[in-house]
This record gives sequence, structure tokens and C-alpha cells, in this order.
Amino acid sequence: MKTYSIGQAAKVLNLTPYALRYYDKEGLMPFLERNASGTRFFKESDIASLKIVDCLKSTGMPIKEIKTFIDWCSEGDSTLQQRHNMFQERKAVVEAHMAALVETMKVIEHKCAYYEEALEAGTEAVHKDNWAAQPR
Amino acid sequence: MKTYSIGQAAKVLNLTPYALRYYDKEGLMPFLERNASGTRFFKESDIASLKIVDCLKSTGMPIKEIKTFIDWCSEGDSTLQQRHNMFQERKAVVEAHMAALVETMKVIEHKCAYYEEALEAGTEAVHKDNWAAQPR
DNA sequence: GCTCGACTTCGAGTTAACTCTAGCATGGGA
DNA sequence: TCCCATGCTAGAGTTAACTCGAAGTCGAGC
Repeated sequence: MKTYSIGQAAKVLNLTPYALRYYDKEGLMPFLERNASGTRFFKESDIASLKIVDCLKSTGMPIKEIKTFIDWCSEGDSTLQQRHNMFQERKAVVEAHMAALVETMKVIEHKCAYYEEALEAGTEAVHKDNWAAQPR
Repeated sequence: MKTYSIGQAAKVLNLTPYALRYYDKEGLMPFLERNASGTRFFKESDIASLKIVDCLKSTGMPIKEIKTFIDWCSEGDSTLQQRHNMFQERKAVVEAHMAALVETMKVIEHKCAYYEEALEAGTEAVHKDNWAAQPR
């Protein structure tokens, strides 16, 4: 079975070896093994697990909470409900985040249009009179 | 014309007075006025400007770059092109962010389904055999 | 045998964006 | 008149998530 050094794993996951050691120190990789001389080696299952970590991170979850999840994974079937709840909550968080981004996008597109008109006119002054009439 | 104290502005913008003073110190509010005794008062135009700041922040733009934009605003029509470019870039950033969130969401939903099945079976072991066959 | 690159640990340093503390000023209500 | 909330400044403290430096080990290739 293929394994990865910390440098290779970092490359695959688009992280630095520093970050991976930090995650290890924070307890995000309890199943990570080492060879006789103490060097970490990452199995495919470790890479997969780190991809989940990355997924949770991208929902804005802090490392400490991710660790809680990892601990639940180690505890086995008795924590299935907590883990399910956690993913449900993450789903809600991502949905909220996406909704917020849609609103952000509306403002940005409005500003793009605003500056396109201003550029055409050569001056921002074109908007001064009818600002109140601008659609938000 | 209605104005707001720093506390009122903070409430309206869902920020703290600390944060608003910090933004002021960082130069994000060059048009902000004060009364005779040095107390800031926020006009509607300041509130609107801070909403744009908030919008840019929510695209992940750091304060220093937002300041650059604010400075361009102060410089007038000669920076229209830069400002337009900036919003175009922000649009691309938000689009990328949304696309990433869609991917994140797929993983999360997959995990929700995974844990629903596991809960039904009472054990995570139901997935052990056909993990490789799981759709990602 | 030597060198080189990649690995190790430990602990210190970095960065952004606040957040708070201390000490003081001000203005309105009882 | 006194009190209290709220404002001010300067500067220190906080937090997360790395990021790095120092000093040392290890295995491969020449």
C-alpha cells in the first residue's frame, strides 16, 4: 500500500509540512504512524481523513472543534449521533455562508455596473443625482 | 439629516465600537466627522460606505487592501479604472469561493447520508466493506 | 566516509483583526 | 450637584493558525 512522506502529503493536500505537523500536534491525526526512526508516514486513509479536515476547515470550523470530531471518530459507534448532528450543523453553516455570498455578489455586481457607467461617462458624477434611485 | 453615535453605528452595522475605531485608525473612514468635543458622528453616507467595507471584508479582502480602495475613492475620477478592476477581481474571488463551497457542500451531504445509514444500522461498520464503492 | 536533502522536536515569532484597559472628558437626568 | 452612560486616546493583550529557526538524525548516492 502506498504511503507518503510529510512533504509528499503536503503537496497532495496543498498544505505545508509545517501545517501538517501542527495538525498532528493538535491531535487531528491520532492514527498517523511512524517508522522505526520516528518519521511520519501517511497512508491513503490518513490523506482521506485530512481531506475531511480540510472540508471542515473550509466551512470555517476551528481546529479545536475539528479535533472534537476526530476524537468522536476514535470513540466509535457511540458517537454516531453527535457526528451526524455536527455535519447537519455544518450544512446549515455552509448554506448560510452561501446565502451571504449571494448578497455580497449582488452588491459587487451593482458596483461593477456603477463603475462601468462612470468609466463611460469619464466621471463618477453621473451617479451623484440619481444615487437614491439606484437599485440596491 | 440623521447622524449616529459610534455606539448606534456599531449596532446598525452589527459591529463593536472598538472595531469602528479600529477602522477609523486604519484609515477606512477619511470622511468621518467629529463634533466640537471630538466625538465621532456617522452620517448616512458613512454608514453606506461602511456597508461597502463590510461587503469587501466578506469577500476575504484584508483591511489594508480595503484602505487602498478607500484612498482611490478619495482621489476621484482618475482612479475609476482601478476601482472597476478591483470589483471585477472581487467578483472572480467570490465566484471561486462559491464554487469551492459547492464542493464542500457535496462532501458534507455525502457525510450526512453516511451517518444516516450508519445510525440506521447502529454501526459505522455498514460502510467498511463498500467504502471504495462510495460515490464521492 | 561524506554530503545532501528531508525528516525530527521544541519553542519562539508572525499576522490580522480586533478587544480591552486605564485614565480622562462630556452631557443629560434625578 | 452628582452620577452614569457614553465617548475619547494610547497602548497593551488576545486568538487562531500557522511559520520559522536551531540543532540534531537518517538514509541514499558518490
